[in-house]
Amino acid sequence: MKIYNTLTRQKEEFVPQEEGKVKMYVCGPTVYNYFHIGNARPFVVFDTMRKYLEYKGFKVKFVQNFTDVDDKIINRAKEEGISAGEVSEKYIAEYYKDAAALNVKKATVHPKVTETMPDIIKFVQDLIDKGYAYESEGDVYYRTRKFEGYGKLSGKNIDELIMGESGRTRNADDEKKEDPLDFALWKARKEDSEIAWESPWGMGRPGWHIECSAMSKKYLGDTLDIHAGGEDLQFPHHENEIAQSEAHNGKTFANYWMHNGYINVNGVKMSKSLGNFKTVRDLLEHYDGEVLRFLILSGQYRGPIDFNPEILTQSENGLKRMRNAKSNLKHLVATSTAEGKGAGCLEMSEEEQETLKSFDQYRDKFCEAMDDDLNTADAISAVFELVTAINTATRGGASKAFAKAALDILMELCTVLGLLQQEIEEKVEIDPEIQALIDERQAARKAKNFARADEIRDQLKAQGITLKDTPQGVQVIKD
RNA sequence: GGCGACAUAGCCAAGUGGUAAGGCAGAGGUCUGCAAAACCUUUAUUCCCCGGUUCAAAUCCGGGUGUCGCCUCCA
Repeated sequence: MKIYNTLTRQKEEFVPQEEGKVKMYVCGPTVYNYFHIGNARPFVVFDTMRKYLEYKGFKVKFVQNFTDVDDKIINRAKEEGISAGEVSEKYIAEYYKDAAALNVKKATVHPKVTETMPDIIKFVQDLIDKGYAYESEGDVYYRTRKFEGYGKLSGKNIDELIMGESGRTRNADDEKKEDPLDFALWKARKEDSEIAWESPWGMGRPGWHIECSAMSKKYLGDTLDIHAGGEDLQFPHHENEIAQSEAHNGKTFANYWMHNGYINVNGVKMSKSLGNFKTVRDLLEHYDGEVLRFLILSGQYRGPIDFNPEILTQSENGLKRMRNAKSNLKHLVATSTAEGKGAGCLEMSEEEQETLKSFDQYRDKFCEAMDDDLNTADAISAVFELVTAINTATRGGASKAFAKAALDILMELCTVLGLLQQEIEEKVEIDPEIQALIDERQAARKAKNFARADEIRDQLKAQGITLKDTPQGVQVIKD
């Protein structure tokens, strides 16, 4: 598999340190609010990366942190008159809800900053001991210039960072630093009420960047196979992580760096600070989580996505095509019960066996696309081609065995993408009242009493139950 | 000011040297009591513009134009 490595700006063959195993770290959310669709992109994209690697047989240790100590959390706590811990706990719980709706699997480990404090403090102390950091008025700063190669990820020239008209702005803390480029590893507590931990430098809390270095080291060791996140984290966050971790560990921090593109609104980046965002929570009121996932995966992960209502509708309709294929196959599996081979029967005909073999080409195309830097857009097109082939093959009915096999390959690919995971065909037939109506309608149709038949269909439709008359009998779909 | 990304049909979107995938929307047709679903046909002589290299360029090179991003919290 090839991965576009931000560090080298080119696609490289992916080779993990240890054969068959992948250590992957993805920067997680700061939990002070619901996450928006832009935040969701890396969760979905790298969850898909993980699923594909697992599909290929890798054992993936996937770590995604929660930043549960931060100015924004503290501010939020003040606003709501509750503790910082209560704010972060609440939004961690909300994260899991929305992530689940997007079919994002839980990480192997979801470390929290508050639970990694001893490791963070030791990490900072080690950097001081090695001469890469210094204490100043209870803060601790990293000596940016001391780390050779600072800027190698983002392509920044260290001397240009402080120059230029709209370049870096100085801030109040610069007074305490040896150099304006230095960044905080530890921040002294400003008010007694603030959440803080005891440290060799007094009460305080960690800086943002050090957390990821400490958490990734704790769970994945000195060198990661893949480190991923949104492209806005490239600088300074990931650059600083490299500086911290490589100075500390004396080893390469991550072999492959992956960054996803933004979700824009009217061409402008969606962000919390601009206020032009849609939370996943809000979108879920009108759209299924899989629609959002489909939307995110329908383009290559490094490119931008311009978010608007039209692409939501397009995603909804595209996903529906896949779902129809799935439910049609399930219906065939359920209704092909006759002895013998071919349509309506249990076993496959010779022709069906041949057709089934031809489906391998779609799996091949799918894998080829995913192997090429996780080209989910192309992978989805392979699924659509498979869908068309399946629909064509089963137009006049199919054997149970064939329908089952076709369903298996469709689900095999869709599961990697995290799509079609929700069961939309529930066992509504079991409800005797509804079954009675369906039976009555069939009788009415037979008697050519179409008015009554349509009346029943409309009535059930209003209850969220769709009836489709197929050559294999009535297909019942629940919304 | 420095660095970087992107530009393909009405819309979304693949395609990095060999003659424009796939999806949505639209049009026509088949099937159906009607629906639904599905199938077939159809929709870019052309890939932001101008040069160049080549037998051959959306793809490579040079120069423009436009949009956006990072350099400050941000996925």
